[in-house]
Formats: sequence, structure tokens, C-alpha cells
Amino acid sequence: MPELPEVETTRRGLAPHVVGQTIDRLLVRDARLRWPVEPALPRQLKNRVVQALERRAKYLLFRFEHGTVISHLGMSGSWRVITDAANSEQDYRTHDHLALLLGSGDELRYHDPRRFGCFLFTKTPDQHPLITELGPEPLGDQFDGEYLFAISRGRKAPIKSFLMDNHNVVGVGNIYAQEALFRAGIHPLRQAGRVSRERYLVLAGVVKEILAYAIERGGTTLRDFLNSDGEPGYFAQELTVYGRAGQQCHACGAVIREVRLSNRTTGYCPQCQT
DNA sequence: AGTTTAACCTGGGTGC
DNA sequence: TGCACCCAGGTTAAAC
Repeated sequence: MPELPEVETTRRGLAPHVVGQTIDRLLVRDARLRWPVEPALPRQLKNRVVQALERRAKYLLFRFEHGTVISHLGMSGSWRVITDAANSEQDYRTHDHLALLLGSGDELRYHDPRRFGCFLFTKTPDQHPLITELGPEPLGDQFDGEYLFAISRGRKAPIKSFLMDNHNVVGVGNIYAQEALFRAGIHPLRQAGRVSRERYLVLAGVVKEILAYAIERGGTTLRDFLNSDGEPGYFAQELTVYGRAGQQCHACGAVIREVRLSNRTTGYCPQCQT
């Protein structure tokens, strides 16, 4: 369910419960995630203390003294904190694949119907291929319009694909890519190399705005997203083009259109976006 | 090397 | 009710 704001919201929700806690036990109820959970993992984590919970792109990083767990929510993953775990041990739901039993008595449960998520341990996270290939964080200083302009020269891929490519910038998923391009007035099919410096300055700005705003709101956007307290995010009334094909553009009244781009639905306003 | 496509999964919605 | 089909917030690996 997550785009970057939802992952960050998850991190902030989990951190107070897990940082500084000992892993009494890792319970693997179903190891068949994107990559199978290693059979050795429970004993690798047993009695280890979570030093920090960080985020890089859409990965959650559980930091231990001896290594890092790299975890992704995929399309449908979520974490839930159980504070009275002793009384609810039988209460595992379908697709609750992992449980972290903590020294505090709390329990963190990973739920993921589609099993596109992952939970991997590595001693050298800085050299892990999932991490080393990643572009800059969209909310960091490295990411701005000049940067986008510079790396896009000569690139023929559609701007939307370019923006969603983790090599260029991380954390911009299908919903926010559409919304950002609408706000920047850029047609999603325009070649990345044919977007001007001026428009990249606008685009980088709106990407930062939208993501920061969504984080502030506790991970808006997602229909069925529950934060780690089990509370829903706000499903944004603010969405302009995502899921609005056939409806009128809020800005100009034109009918929102839809195209298929690398197998993903892409809404845009044919009048506002060029 | 850049770009596109298929694949990994389950569940919910729609139309017959 | 049932069934076939399409769609979904992500990312990788393989194919052009």
C-alpha cells in the first residue's frame, strides 16, 4: 500500500515501540516473501537490540550492532503494533507473515497479502545491491531541478517513467508521479530529455511539496492505508488526476484522460499538461 | 546503456 | 452463486 509517505509514517509509528528493544523472538509464519526469509534469521536476531529504525527510499532499515534488516512493504505490506500480545497470540490474521516479539512484551506483526515485500538481513547494508543502486532522496538537498535537468539530457523515456525510476530519484510512485506532473503542467508522455530546465525546477519543487505534505498528514493518498496505530490516513480529496479519468479537471474543466505507461495507469489533463 | 516487458502474488470489483 | 477477467500503492530480471 505504500508510497514513500506511508513508509515514513510507518517508520515513525514503529520507532517508539521498537528502538532500544530486544528481539526475544522472530516468528516466521510464512517465509515466502519477495525473497524467502532466511531460515537462519530467527537465531541471527534473537536477543539482539534494535539500535535504530531508519528509512532509505521505501526500505525500512532495522539497525543492529551486527548488521541491518532491509525490509520493504511491496504493494500490500503493513506493520501493526500489538501492545497486549500475551492476550492475543491466537489472533493472527491471514497474511500475518512475521512477528517480532519484543522485550517490552509488545509485538510487531508484518502483514502482506501479495507477499511482494521483503525482510532481509545483511552485515554490510552499504554494499547491498538493493541500496547501492538507489538515487537521491527526494526530500534531500541532492535532489533539485538542476540535478533532474542534468541527468535527463538525451533521455528518451517518458518523463513519468524517468521520475519513477529509482536510479534517478527514489520514492516517487505511481500516484505521486501523476500528481506531481499535473502540478508541474508536464505531460506524462513527454520525453525526459525534452523537458526544460525551468520546468524541472518546478517539478522538483512540487515533488518535495507533495511528499512533505503527505508525510505531514500521516500518509494520505492510500485508500486502505492504516498507520501502525491502526488509524487510516486521509484519502486525499486533493488528488487531481489519479483515478479521475473521465472526470473534469479541477483547474480547467477539461476531461481527464488516461493512458497506460509501462503497465501502469496514468491520468493527466490534456489541457493543463503539455 | 537505455528502455520496455513480463513476472512475482492475492483480493476486490465488474460483467456475464 | 459462480466464473472469467481486469485492476491495484513496487521492483527486479530479462528481453529488445
